[in-house]
Amino acid sequence: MSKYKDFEKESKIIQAAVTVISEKGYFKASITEIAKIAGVAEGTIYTYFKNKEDLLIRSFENVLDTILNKIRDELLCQSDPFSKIKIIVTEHTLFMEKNPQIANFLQIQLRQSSLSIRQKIKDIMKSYYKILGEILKDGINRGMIRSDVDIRIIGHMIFGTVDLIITSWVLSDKKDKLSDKIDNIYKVILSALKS
Amino acid sequence: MSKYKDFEKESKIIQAAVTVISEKGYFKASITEIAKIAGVAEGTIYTYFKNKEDLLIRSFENVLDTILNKIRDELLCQSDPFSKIKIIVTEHTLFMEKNPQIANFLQIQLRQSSLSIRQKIKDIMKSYYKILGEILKDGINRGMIRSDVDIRIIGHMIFGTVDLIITSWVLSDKKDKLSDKIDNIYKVILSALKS
Amino acid sequence: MSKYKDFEKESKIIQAAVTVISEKGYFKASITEIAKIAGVAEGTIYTYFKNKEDLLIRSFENVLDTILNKIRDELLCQSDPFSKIKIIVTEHTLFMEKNPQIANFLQIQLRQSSLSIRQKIKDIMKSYYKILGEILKDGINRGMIRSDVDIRIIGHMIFGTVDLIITSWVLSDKKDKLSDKIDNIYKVILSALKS
Amino acid sequence: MSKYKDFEKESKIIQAAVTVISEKGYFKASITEIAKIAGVAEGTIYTYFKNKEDLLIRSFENVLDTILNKIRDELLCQSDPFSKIKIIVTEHTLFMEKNPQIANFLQIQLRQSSLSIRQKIKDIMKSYYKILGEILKDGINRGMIRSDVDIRIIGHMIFGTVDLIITSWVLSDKKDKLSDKIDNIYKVILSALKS
DNA sequence: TATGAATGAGACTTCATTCAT
DNA sequence: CATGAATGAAGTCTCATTCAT
Repeated sequence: MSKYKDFEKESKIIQAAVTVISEKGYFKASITEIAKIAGVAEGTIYTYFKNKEDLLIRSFENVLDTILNKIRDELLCQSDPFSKIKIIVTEHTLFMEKNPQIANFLQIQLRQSSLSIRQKIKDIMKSYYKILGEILKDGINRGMIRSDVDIRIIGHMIFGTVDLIITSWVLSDKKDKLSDKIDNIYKVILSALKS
Repeated sequence: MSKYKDFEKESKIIQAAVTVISEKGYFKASITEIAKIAGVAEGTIYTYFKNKEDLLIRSFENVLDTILNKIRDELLCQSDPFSKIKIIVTEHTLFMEKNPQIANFLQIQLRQSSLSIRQKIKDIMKSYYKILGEILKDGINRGMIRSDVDIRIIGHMIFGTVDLIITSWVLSDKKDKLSDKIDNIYKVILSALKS
Repeated sequence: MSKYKDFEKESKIIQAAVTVISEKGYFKASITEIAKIAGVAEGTIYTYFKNKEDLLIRSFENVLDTILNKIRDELLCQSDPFSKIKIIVTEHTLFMEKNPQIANFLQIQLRQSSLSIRQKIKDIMKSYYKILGEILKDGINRGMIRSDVDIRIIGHMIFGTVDLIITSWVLSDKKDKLSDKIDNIYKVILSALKS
Repeated sequence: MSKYKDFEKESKIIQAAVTVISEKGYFKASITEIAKIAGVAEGTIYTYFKNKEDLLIRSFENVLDTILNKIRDELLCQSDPFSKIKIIVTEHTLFMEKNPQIANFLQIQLRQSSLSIRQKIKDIMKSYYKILGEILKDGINRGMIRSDVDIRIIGHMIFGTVDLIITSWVLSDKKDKLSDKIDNIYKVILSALKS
């Protein structure tokens, strides 16, 4: 093993954290179990992360980055604001369907943390809202999206609808196919923001 | 002791639970502190509630009942589906603005519980969706609300939008006036469900 | 067992703490072992003491009180300042000889604590210096004790000499009889403070 | 690497140990921090020292050597026992005043170690008592120092008085000038040992 | 029914020491 | 010799729950 910090090991720990937290919830997920799943000693976790809170935050950053990078890639091929929003809704939803464990982590468990963590998560979420905001601004400038309502409320509406449907799907044991709902979600959102 | 007194004590405990959980979060709210605030001994809590989880569930039922009763009262004076939805949005939002502590409990702390608790919460939430569902069904029958989209998705959209805006308000330290946003929220929702 | 805090149990814990700390030293004395010796559960210690530091402080107060009460009792029968100082030297030394475990606790282990604890110990020690100071002041007023040197330096000299000889005795495995040295100690001290 | 460089590294580690232990205390001083301050890797410390305890002992030896060498140098110019004792009191006190960090190390932190360490410290301290003992013996032979009291008790009295006053000064945040007290200390000691 | 002292499992975290590089 | 990532035992402390009174 190299004597320099091993990014593969860090990644293993994050994966284990996402797995265990998804199953047990943040407060019930123990460092002991995360270490066992990651295949490292308990102490090793503290070589890579300051404490349990830091592990949670960095796990979240890691997961969100994965989603956003995928979305950004797909957006490059689109220029129409409505198409771009459809991409976001579609990719966001498909990602969750393909990664139900991460969906549980993001939709349920992450919200089981302390206020200080939630605030940090809110900061990290700004990347998401930034992408959305730019698309909406462009749509308003091009006269395609209504300008009579605060852009942030529209952003919240889009994210809130998608988020709640995913949460609901996670809580319902993922019985339905989530991807089947994409068209409906998009249709509703579209009606709400057209000018 | 009389049965009357028992209910009063139970109620005191629930109020204390809501208060403490709002401030500290579910996992950090200790039975010891809830007992102290309620003015009873720790052991007494276990006379009225099976365990900490049971106390949380019954506290949530209690709070949701209060909100729904208020909404039901107001709905009696309305017959138009759109007006009814406006009542729901308005009352829901106003209640949170008037009771920021309970808002914190519902929007943030309640979500810091275990999966089993969240499932139970979902069950209790059905009362809310039932009210919403009946209004929507009536609207569809009267040709006022679009019928091309699953009624549950519309329900989620309405609740999701309101819920997210309240959550966002709670997390932002309640700086803005929440009630100022009601008209905008209603406007967006209306566009989305009109036929 | 009574449902009110049990002072016998508190006393048992203090005794166990003195025993274990004497043997292992403050930092190596574990709460687990103290609890085992005291015959209580680990958690019980935290019913009576805020934390490990608090347990140490209150153990020290307890031991010092025992010594000072004994000294105060004996002092009542004396009026001459020199006789009083002899009483202090004698009782202090005899107590340590009779309680070698406590001697070790006071002379060695107590000093293995954090700066904050040492500061608190210094405060508690003021009771000791107060008794000494009053005797010296009286002796100066009566012209029996030299007035050309700061009274606190004389106090330190008396306590320092006694203290160091006891410490030395503790560290030397208590081979000599400590009480045999009392006369010599007193003689030296007397020469130093006579006017 | 040359042997010269080894001694420099060993010296750096000892200096770092004294610094860190002075600030944090023995049990709270971590090998990690000592290594960082010394500018070496943690593992390197174990090339030069058997373990943490060994590092402490050898740091103490090092510091005491520095003091004693200084005292021995100054003693060469004196032949009178009283003058020699004055030199010891003066140099000991001045050294501490000039090196408050080392004073803290010797007076406070060193005493926060285990019994086994304290025993070794006692052995090393014999060098100090040896110097003192020879002066006192000479004084007794020349009829200048009282012969009715055990020489070791006088030695303890001298060291104990100086030691306690320094400890007291260290604990009082070094507000007063320590050197101002030298004359008083010497005066008290002298009265006690004159024949 | 009400009490609250007692419990003890289990949580997070630290850190001296090792050993492969 | 030097390195520093990895280890894992051990530590302190919390807290939901129980049960004798």
